[in-house]
Amino acid sequence: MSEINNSPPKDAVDTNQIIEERRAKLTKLREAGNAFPNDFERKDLAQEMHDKYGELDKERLQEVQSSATVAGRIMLKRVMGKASFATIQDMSGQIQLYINNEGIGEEEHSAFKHWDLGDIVGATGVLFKTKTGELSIRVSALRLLTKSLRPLPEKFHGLTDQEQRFRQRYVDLIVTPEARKNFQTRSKAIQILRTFFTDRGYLEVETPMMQSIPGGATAKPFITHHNALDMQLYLRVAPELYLKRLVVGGFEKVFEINRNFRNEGISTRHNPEFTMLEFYEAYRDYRYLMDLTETMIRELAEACTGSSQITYQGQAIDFAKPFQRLTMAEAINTHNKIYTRENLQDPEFLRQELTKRKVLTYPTDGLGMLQLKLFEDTTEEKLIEPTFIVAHPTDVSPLARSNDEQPELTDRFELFIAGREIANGFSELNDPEDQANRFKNQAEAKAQGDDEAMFYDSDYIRALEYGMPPTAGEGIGIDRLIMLLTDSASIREVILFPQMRSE
RNA sequence: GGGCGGUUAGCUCAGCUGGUAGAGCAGUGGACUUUUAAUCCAUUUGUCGCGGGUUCGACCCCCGCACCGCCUACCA
Repeated sequence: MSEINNSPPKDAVDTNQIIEERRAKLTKLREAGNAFPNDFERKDLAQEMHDKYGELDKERLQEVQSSATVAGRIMLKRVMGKASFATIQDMSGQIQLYINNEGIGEEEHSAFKHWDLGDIVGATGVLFKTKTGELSIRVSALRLLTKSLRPLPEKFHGLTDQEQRFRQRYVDLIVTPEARKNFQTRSKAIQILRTFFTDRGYLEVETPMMQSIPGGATAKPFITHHNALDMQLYLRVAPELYLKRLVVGGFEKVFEINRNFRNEGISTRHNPEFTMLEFYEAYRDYRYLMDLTETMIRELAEACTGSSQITYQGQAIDFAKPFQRLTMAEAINTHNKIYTRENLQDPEFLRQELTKRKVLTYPTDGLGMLQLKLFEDTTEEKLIEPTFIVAHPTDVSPLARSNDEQPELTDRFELFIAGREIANGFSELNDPEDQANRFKNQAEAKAQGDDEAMFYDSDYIRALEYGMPPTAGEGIGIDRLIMLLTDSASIREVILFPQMRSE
């Protein structure tokens, strides 16, 4: 199981007639000279040509005689005797080449006719418009830059096999425009978030991914081993405790966008490694974070989709209007009228309801915990429009500050959009003695078999003992946010190389 | 982890209560000097996911396994 197959594949295992034929063509190219030239200088991008010349009419284009030097992969090819068309694709888009004997000579044109879809070419020529008005390049020089040995997926249907799309993302990116677009949106979104924080005076930092004590979230970690130190290490489940150490150190506004690793299930919403944004700001509280989060998500949606109203899987979501803020009891009541203000405050009633709904409860569960369980079972998935849920039980929030009036609750919120948790933030617990007790409770739970419970982190306590200013902190699951912005049903649509079983 | 579905040519897909496979695209040859998934003529390609079983005979029925997808559980 754990053995890595490091031997090269056996010959002729993965080949077919098409590949054989292309190999033969490559062999001829090698014989004729350098089959993999490196001296072609691309000067223009397809999209830039459309932007610059797409609006000009045929006659105007004829007058200006603008030339272009482009390169890209042949996606479509239409050969008609003495003239041919090819559609090539580069990082910006596609443009059509018009190739004929007058432009490059009969010999070169004949050679082109044997090139294949997927081959990478470079071309120079003059821009013109065809009789149907498509901007094209009348090619005067054409070179084959890289021979492609494997046939591309069918030109019209593309790649529909999900497995292959994810395993061979490089092919998916060649033939699936939506896939390219999703990852371009992802890149843009992360760039915007980065600017959002740096513009506000936050310092971007990187904290350990390999930790001797994994902390900051209740989750099962991956375990690894460092040979030279002969030491067990965990891949981090969250950066939280390190970021707060930095707040202790005087970096009063910090953020990190990086990977977390959780050794749990894989699904359309879970990948073992996922990207998390966490940010901390001293002298703020959780209410401030809610305001900040609203602004952030609103701006992000506008910048990425052009509108603060989006559609996710057929559901309309409006980021323009103020996000709702509800306690769990209020949210349950709003979406389930059988639960009232009165009976939601009755632990015995809640216990009975949960038993009826086949949700496991423990005798130690207090009112807050019972409300949380009922909330998760009845209400979470109904929170389509952005909704902040506030005041989580202290039991399930070991790093959050207790509420001054109701110490069994915390100054915490979770943001739900489209029925999913998108953000989690709170006023940080900066009382070292309270935190030490919370860790003790977690460690006891772990000893009793809860493998998601936290470890006791005595260095973190030591840091708090130096004094951490009152601070608010938040984490946002970036992949899920990108799913919303790209209307993706699966997290695999927004992670370039999602985790798969080995082939 | 549990349930359901899928796996047939490089790709997209057909395949009849069981008689060992087809189409389109791609490829190859030919026609065609403004095509748009170009078109027209001809033509090649398969461990039918893997391993067992039933049967005279299995892509098809049965059992097991692998991988994928969807739902579900844990979670972000």
